Amino acid sequence: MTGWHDIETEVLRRIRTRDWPPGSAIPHEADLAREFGVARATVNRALQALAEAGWLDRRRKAGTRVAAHPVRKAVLSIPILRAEIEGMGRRYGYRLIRREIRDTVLEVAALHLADGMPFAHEDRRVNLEVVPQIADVDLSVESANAWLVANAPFSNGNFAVGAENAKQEIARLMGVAENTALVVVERTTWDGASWITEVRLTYRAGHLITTVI
Amino acid sequence: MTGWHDIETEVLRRIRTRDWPPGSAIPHEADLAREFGVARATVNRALQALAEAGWLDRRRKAGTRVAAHPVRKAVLSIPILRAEIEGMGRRYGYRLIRREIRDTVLEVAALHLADGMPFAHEDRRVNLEVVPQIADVDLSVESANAWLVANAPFSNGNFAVGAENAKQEIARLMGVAENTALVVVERTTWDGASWITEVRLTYRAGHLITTVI
DNA sequence: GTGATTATTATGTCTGTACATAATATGAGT
DNA sequence: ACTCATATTATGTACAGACATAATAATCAC
Repeated sequence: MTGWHDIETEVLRRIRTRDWPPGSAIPHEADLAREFGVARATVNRALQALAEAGWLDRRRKAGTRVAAHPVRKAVLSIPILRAEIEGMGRRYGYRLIRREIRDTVLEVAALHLADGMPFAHEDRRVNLEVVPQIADVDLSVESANAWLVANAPFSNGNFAVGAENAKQEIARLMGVAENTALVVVERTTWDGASWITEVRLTYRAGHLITTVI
Repeated sequence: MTGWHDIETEVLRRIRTRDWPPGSAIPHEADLAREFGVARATVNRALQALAEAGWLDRRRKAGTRVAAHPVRKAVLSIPILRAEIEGMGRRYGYRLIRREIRDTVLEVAALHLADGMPFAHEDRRVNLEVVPQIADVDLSVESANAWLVANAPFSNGNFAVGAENAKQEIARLMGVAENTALVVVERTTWDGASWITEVRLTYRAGHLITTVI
């Protein structure tokens, strides 16, 4: 009846109700284990989960405290275009706008469509020194993203979210007025020391990302 | 020498190198435990972490598969204004713009400053039926956010990121041209069935949020 | 064949014990 | 007081064994 998820929930409740206010120390694992009538490992699992989510700060010997700034991390769902569009029950579409090879870089511009309407604009660069095979792929059929996901190994990446005024060309493609504020997501992917691809996704949506904390 | 973090790293490496491509099934826990020479619980801990991060999909009896869309979730650092600004080594400042009580709602507008320059604009509503005490707080000294973090219990919340063209008043306060694209973060906090506060934070920054995946 | 029942399997989780590790507290010696 | 070594403590993690649970596969009855 008492699993570690239950303990996680109960501890989170105490944090949220301010029974254990931000900055305060909470009882140590052995005490909580006694209180809940479980093994210490069970309490440990719950507290680790809360620490990873940013609710708790834990240090050996020093003990566990409620984080001073309660929500510092949240699990964010990054919209993957096709999955996001189909998840809304709409038909996904893809249109290649431009494909060009300059030096050892493949440059691609494309539109992602929802029910035939522009949903996001993609501006991508791919490093042909790392994935030369993509030069032979027909990108009007398969999106560069889909091909890379299925074929390109990578070691790490990062992303950033920002806002930008719609420039003339993008405004035309996206079907919005020039200078409209758009959400921009930039992602870069690496394999070891060399970059694989850089993407700029420009969304028409007013609200891009939501999550429950 | 072989802890669950090591196993997590190794499994992630195999996913990233496409030894285990997206959509494919990976060996079950008992096999991996044998391969790595550890107990099944250790493998389990590693795979659970990867599943929580969105790299793996796990189902009882069906087994574990590499997620088809590799990065669906990421841990996001939600910028807490004061912490973010001071973390950049800049001086944090706060200026109350407007404070008004309408019916049972406290409305607050404020500016958050970095080294004296406008950094973010805050537009907030607080439910006085839930936290009436905030009506007596001098919000020109302590920000509503700081007071609520320290004093208001809550049960859950959500947030959304979007973009918006700067309207006249905000453009003036933030020191940007009208219609400049700004990043907007909206957050709502609840305690059970009643909302506590709604915030709209408007950032001048081109890039608001970054994380490593 | 088809539908309902039963077996099997992989993950989910708990327990108790044990030891590792990091950080703090204590105390000895100067 | 100050420094350095030592003890203490809370978290981190491992292990083996056990049982729970969910989903699939196999089997049986009709």
